Amino acid sequence: MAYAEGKQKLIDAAMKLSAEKRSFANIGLRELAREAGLNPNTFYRHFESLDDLGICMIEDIGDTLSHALRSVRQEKFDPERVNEQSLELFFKFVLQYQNALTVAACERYSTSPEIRQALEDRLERFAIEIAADAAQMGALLLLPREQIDQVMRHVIHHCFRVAVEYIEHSDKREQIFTETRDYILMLFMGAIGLNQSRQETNKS
Amino acid sequence: MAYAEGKQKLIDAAMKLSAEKRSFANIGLRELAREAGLNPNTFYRHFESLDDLGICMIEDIGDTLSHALRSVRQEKFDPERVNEQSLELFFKFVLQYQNALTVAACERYSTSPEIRQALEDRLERFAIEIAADAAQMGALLLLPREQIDQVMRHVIHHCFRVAVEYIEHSDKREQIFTETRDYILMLFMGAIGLNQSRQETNKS
DNA sequence: ACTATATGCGTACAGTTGTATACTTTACAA
DNA sequence: TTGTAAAGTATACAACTGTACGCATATAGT
Repeated sequence: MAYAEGKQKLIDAAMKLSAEKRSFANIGLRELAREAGLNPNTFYRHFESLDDLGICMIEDIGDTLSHALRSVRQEKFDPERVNEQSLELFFKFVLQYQNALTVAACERYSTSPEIRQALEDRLERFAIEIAADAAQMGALLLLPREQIDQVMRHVIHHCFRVAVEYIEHSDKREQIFTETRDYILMLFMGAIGLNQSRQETNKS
Repeated sequence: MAYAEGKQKLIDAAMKLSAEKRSFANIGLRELAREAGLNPNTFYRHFESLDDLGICMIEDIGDTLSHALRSVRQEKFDPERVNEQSLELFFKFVLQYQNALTVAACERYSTSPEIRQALEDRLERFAIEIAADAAQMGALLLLPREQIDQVMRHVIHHCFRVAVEYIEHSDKREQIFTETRDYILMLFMGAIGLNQSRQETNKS
């Protein structure tokens, strides 16, 4: 039924403008409608408030990312290079969904608590999903699941943060890539180390 | 000469409002003057533009933090508990300068590139300063300096990020504290591990 | 064919914003 | 004490904002 064509237009416009300004909070309703090529009042047909649109936008982004994530999880990986390959896919996909990524990264410090919360919930779910995959990998079998989750939260936080830099500074992409790879390596080696040293103190 | 009393008032107002809204970008000049108890036009006596005020605010925050940091560095630490003690001081000081911390954390994704840059520069300097201290500590002597810097960048990023949560959710403070402590521990253990494994591959 | 609902547009209005111009007060140096 | 610069105020205006009301069109169900 060609449902809500205008609604999607408004969401897209919001994403574009938010990414440009790195802030959803100071976008006007009229500005939005202008970008979408619609009459300002049409906004009210689809959304109660700007916050309402914000939430919809976050959900839209979440769906995009989770769809992409699902396809990534079906890839076959060379066990020796999971980390590298996953990262390559991630950054490729960062460039593909620049606006979505930028908004997701920036709105974590958004003005609206609702938007922040919605985003935080999505990111948490991503972290858990990825952790579930990682938990099946050799070197990590000995780590308690909660610790893997925790590490993955850090990884997610980091990846989203550097995604914006990755998009903006095309000359630093290689550097960001290797630093991120090392960071993840460091985290996991550290997690294993921490875990071991704690088991030892428990025994003694 | 009681220099620029109004200027400081405006900066303070900006910090307060920015912290409340978690965004400096959508604060109006009039709103600012209202909060400061001044006539809107007075703004122009002190600042060229809102961006100009933004930069001044960041510098003000930087000075506050760097002053506090200096006093922290003069503390005596129990070598067994440096990490714990430093963190205690950090979080104590987070609560003391709530607005400054909140703004510093949020404006890293600010609309204005100038403000982002100014903030990034300050944080980088903090990371290096702290790294300089850390480099003199026993367990880290074997790490190359560049790697300590890198780890400290991660630490700073993390600390500023959780600072906002720490301020907002008083019920999660204990949790945030221990998670942050573990995070730092993980990072350093990981860094040492990574360093060792690389030295081995270099030899072979 | 008729009705109801969803979507969109045009006009209108009050409130706010940034900014320009001109005036007043304060502080201080000569 | 007078002159000058800094700091603050008052008024004014055009541009923009969110929002309310009414009307137009399209779509879908009966």
